[in-house]
Amino acid sequence: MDSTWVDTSLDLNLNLLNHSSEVPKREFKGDHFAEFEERASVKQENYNNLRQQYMDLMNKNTENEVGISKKRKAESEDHCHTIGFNVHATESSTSTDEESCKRPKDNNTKAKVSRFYVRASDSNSTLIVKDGYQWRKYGQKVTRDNPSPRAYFKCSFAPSCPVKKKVQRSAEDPSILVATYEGEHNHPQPTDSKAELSLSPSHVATIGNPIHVSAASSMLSASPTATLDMIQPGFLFDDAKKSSVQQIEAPAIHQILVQQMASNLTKDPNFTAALAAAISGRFADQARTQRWSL
DNA sequence: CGTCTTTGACCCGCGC
DNA sequence: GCGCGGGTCAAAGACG
Repeated sequence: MDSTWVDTSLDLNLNLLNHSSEVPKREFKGDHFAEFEERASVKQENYNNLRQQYMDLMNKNTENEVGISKKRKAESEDHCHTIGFNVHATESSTSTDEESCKRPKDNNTKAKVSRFYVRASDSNSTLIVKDGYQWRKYGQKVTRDNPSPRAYFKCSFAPSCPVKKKVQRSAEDPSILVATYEGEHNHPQPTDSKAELSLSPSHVATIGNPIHVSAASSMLSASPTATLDMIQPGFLFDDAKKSSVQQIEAPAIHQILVQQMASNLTKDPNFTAALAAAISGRFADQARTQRWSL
């Protein structure tokens, strides 16, 4: 699928209102809240439309992919799943097929393969993607189709936990890390998720931004990405949602959702205008009340 | 001293 | 059979 860079700048976070409704609603009264709700519903509708388009694209793409590659391991697509709006990833699938599903000897493990996009700053040269699990790096290699090295990680609970992770900067956009997970964790997150989810500056910056449904932008760190996946039921392929990162704890998810929502709200000029009007209106009311009480 | 990272060597599958 | 390229191993060094 080489046609589509679906950059809609869709603000998916507004969908969060369905899930953590108690946060913003109390902040508004009367018309402002009605206006806010109306705006949210419009965006929700946009989101639904876009989601439909996305699913169509993905369907088309899978049809195309069937006949694409006579390259290696063509048989392996069956259990390969690409997660996270990566129209881009499927676009480049002809050149990156080899990285997604490995040797046939690995096939007997039926490891699920998931791919995440993580925005990282250019200055951050490390290939570390914090996702709440502990990883042990066991190799690094420069691949032919990408000048940046690819790092190989095993779950530190190995060999009891068979999960592997590969991290490489995107060839198209070095600010994006592509993390490919193979397998599922058979243990809970070993670390305090709050600590892990206090993300690096690059992650924070990513969380603060609207989530673009596009190849270029795709996603947060693996953990927040999974978070979003889970709160948008049906948005991704169902079996893909069974990926390992589903084990992230709910309180941390909630925290991130709240942060994202707050961030997106503050970046919406309409919202800030409405908020300013509400505040100034309240000040005016207070002033009036004080005048009358004197 | 134990753990983790680095990195060159090696293994193995695939295409020619 | 050979070469290429991705994936893994394991020794050595770094670090706390």
